[in-house]
Amino acid sequence: MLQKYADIIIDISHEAIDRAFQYKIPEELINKVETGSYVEVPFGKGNAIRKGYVIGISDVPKWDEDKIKEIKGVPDEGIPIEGKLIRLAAWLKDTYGSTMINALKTVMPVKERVAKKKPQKDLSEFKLDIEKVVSLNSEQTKITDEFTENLIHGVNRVYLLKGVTGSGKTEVYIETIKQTVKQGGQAIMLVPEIALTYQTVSRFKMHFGDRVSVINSQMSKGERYRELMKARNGETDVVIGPRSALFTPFTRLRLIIIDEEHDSAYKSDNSPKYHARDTAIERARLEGASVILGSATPSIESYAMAKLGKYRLWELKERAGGGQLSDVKMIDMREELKLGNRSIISQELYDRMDEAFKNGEQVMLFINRRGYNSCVSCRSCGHAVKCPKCDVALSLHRNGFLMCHYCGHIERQPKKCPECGSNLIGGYGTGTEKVKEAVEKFFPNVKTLIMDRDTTLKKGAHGEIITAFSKKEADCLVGTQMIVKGHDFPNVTVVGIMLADLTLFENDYRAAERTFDLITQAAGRAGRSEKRGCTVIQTYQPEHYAIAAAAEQDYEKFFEMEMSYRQILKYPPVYHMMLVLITSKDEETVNEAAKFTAGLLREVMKDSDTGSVIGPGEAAISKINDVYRRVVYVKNLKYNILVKAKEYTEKKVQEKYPVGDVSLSFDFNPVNMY
DNA sequence: AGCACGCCGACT
DNA sequence: GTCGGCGTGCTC
Repeated sequence: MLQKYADIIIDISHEAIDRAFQYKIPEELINKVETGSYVEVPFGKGNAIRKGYVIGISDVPKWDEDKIKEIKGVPDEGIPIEGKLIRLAAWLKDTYGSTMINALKTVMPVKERVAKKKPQKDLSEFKLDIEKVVSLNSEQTKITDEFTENLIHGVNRVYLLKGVTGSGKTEVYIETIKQTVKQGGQAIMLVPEIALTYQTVSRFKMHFGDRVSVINSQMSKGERYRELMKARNGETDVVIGPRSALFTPFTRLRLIIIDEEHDSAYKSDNSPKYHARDTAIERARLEGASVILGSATPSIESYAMAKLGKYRLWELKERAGGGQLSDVKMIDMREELKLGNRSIISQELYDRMDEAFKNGEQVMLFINRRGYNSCVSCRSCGHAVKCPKCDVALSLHRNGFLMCHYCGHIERQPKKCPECGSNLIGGYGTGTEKVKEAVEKFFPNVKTLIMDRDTTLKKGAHGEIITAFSKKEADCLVGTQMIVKGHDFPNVTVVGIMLADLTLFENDYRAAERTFDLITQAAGRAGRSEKRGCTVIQTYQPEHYAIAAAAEQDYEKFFEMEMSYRQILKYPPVYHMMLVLITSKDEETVNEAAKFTAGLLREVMKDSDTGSVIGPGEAAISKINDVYRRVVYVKNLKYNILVKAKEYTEKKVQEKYPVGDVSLSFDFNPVNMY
């Protein structure tokens, strides 16, 4: 019988011990020890018996044979939760091609020095709305009844809850969680960080009291660990938090909710580059739990799964509070120009705003500034001031300095164009500020607030702006993406989308989807109470299917168009896609390595006639901090073919290029192009 | 983290 | 002479 060895992570949460130790598996335990097993091993000088988790099994001793100790036993306490999380880590490693240690680090709660107790933020200082007596309407009741029925019978499913803004998804979340808790289960609810507002938190606190814990990214590791231990010890039933809260070590997990499931924040940007949606489904499978994905504009991926019958589709078509969907007007800005209106506010939008202000109502103006950052350029020769180390334009900051967002390079704003010497050089002006100026010009008595990356840099600024606007300290709120997410302002009756097509210019196959989502979400901000709202969409491309469908508030139509486009161009979810990023400090090396990588990939993929290899090409930002970046895209119908291609390519490239010279990184079904 | 080893001062 | 202080370093 061949001697087997197990790689074991000892159950001591300390950096220095956070690595695998190899132990012999005695013959009598060979059937009981597997990846994820919880085992007892002698550890350290005194051979004290400690518990640990098996993370892998091999035939090869990595150490002096007789220095390897034996596993002492497998306690039959069953696999504790951490064992399941290790399996989830193993799945992360296999699915996203990361190292095991990185996968484990994302999954396992890491204990750090116990944090000094920070005074808990007191929720009572925020006025809690007296919750309307929770009574579900018939649509909501049908859904929650079906959930409860399945829950009681142990039927676990993935549900896609599609409901327009204001249709009462939150009530469904609360009710399904209540039922889950009633059955002795526990629930995790993921929200995009930005949507973790006091409004949401206070509603959950009201229903679940101190049995709910909230995790956010501003918490210290110690605070987070304490919350996670409370969850493991059964002191809480519900955890609300961002992506990472998915790994809360509940032992009776029965439900995972992902709110705003289409949000790209659910994709991790460091290794393992996992998607919380797919990872939640895998965790639910391991634990015997259900998943509810909620959105007004489901991701193309999820809706396609629902259409295939793999996810159960639930729809909420009515607005729960009785409010109506806003009246949507689309304005062709080319026509405005022909009519002699050169301002960024169309006649229609002006009229609507004027009426709203006269009635004492509020207005939200949304400008999508992505890719349009406040750069400095020369109006004479067109030269834009770039970072000397990165291939990006420098951003203008308020203090008059130019800064690079990728490497932190700072320089003074030039008085003259470094190319042509012209003094007609200056900031493009940020989108939001231009809009504010225009509003103030037309409506001198109106108070306007700006909410964008610049005005929310300071901690807490985000909440302050929201609070000020909801207290009607301002009449008009101008902002970027962040204003469209989840805030409920009942007095807003007019929403203007200043330049709906800006997101379409992104070099990304998801550009149309993102545009549709943003317009739909922005439109959902108007008229959330009894007053009927109005949304004005200003665009230069009214005929584009994403904009046209959004104006008609027709998700189905958009989905059909988008799916056929993804089919033709072999994009997800029809095909799977793997992105390979090749980086090096030397431009020649990076080009050569990228060519070599693409060659390897073409070679592995040649037997598979269902996909394609694209590249190599320059990354959208071809240099960051003096490191050159090249990309190769690989598409295939089968996900695991891509994973195999990754393993092969990685190995071959590592053999050819010494570590440090060239580095490769892989991203499966990326949400952002590189 | 936790345990042993180790090289110093106070004690039976 | 030796008991024990905790400083240092390692753990398959």
